[in-house]
Amino acid sequence: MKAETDSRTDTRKRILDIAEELLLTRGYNAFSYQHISTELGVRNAAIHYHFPKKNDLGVALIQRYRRRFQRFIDAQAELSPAEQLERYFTLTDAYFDRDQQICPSGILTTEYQTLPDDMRAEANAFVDEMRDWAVRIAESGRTDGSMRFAGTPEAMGLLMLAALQGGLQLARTDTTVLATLKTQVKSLLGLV
Amino acid sequence: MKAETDSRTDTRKRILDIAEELLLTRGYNAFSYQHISTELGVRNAAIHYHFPKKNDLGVALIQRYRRRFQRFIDAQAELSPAEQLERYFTLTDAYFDRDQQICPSGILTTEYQTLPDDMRAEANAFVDEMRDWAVRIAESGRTDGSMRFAGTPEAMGLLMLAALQGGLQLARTDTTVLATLKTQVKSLLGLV
DNA sequence: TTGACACCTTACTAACCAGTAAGTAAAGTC
DNA sequence: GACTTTACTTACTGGTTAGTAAGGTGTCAA
Repeated sequence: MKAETDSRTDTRKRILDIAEELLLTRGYNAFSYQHISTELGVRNAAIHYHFPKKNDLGVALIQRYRRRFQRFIDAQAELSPAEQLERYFTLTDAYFDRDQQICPSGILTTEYQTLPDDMRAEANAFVDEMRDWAVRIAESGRTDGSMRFAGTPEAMGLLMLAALQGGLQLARTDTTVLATLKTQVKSLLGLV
Repeated sequence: MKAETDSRTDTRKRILDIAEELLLTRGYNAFSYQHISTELGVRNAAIHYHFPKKNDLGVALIQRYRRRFQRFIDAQAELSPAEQLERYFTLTDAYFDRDQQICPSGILTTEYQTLPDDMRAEANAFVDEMRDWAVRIAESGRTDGSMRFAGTPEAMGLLMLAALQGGLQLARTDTTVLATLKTQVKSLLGLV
């Protein structure tokens, strides 16, 4: 039964994996079903069988991403704010180390104007969730006294999100960017 | 002679203007020569006459941008660091108000992996110039005592650049983002 | 007045794109 | 053993892409 489920969803999952890699390196407009099918060793129409339209694939990608991010948050609910932030930095590094990928929210908001409506809606929800999470770190860090910073937690959380999103992009032109940004964010939070 | 120069460069300039609008709203991969030619009321090949390859147009766009940014910097060399920062905020707002455009460095670094080599080189130079400028503001602000912040001016300048780049993108999902970010950056610089 | 040049046009190519229709082989179901 | 479903394949369509070749027209200088 397990093997049955595996084989039933295997191709679909591999399509999503390859599409995700392509999305985070090349962007939504710069990858095609051909890229996926050749990489996967199947014909073009096989991809259309699993995801009839390209935006079906796009929406599925973001939804999977949102679920994964939710699990990422839940898994560290017990950690201190500083440790949660550190985990987020580790996640950010992992993106970059994997073929200089960038944050999904960065891709989606940059290509926003060209995305179909259903993908925009998913993108909005995803950005909201990431932002809420960043704000919660700043909030709880200030509450427990481990973080000290100027401005409101809402603004500080948003700034951290925006800086890391931009930072991952800028890191493609200079690999030292991320390390500098991480240190600076910690400085601004009074963590160093 | 002035009219002669005008007519000689008019179409070329209009192509660049339309292409710039398209680049900053849709991205490099999501606009075509067709978009430009229909907007301009000419045939496709007319664009190829002025810019034989698409990357010729791309390179010209970034080079024009670099020159403009240099003039922007030079024009306010005499202003205080805080006023220079304010001008940059104004510039950022102007992008967003114009069809929710985003920062050129945001487009170029997001699509970086799909750009031809000559465009990448120009993008690198452009990012360096923007970064240097942001760092100089932080440096001179600390030196003259008008700004007080944690960390080095290099890191603080980079953080401001990254945050505003990411912020312009995020603003597409929530129009209040930019105002919040501007306030927060000023808070972090001790300007409020 | 002639020739050169700038600035376009028409007409085209080859490649790629998303998407569809119809067929097929294998596996599971009744 | 017949039927259905799953997961593909082949073969195709219509549209878009960057890019080219060749021709036309007006301007300007000698």
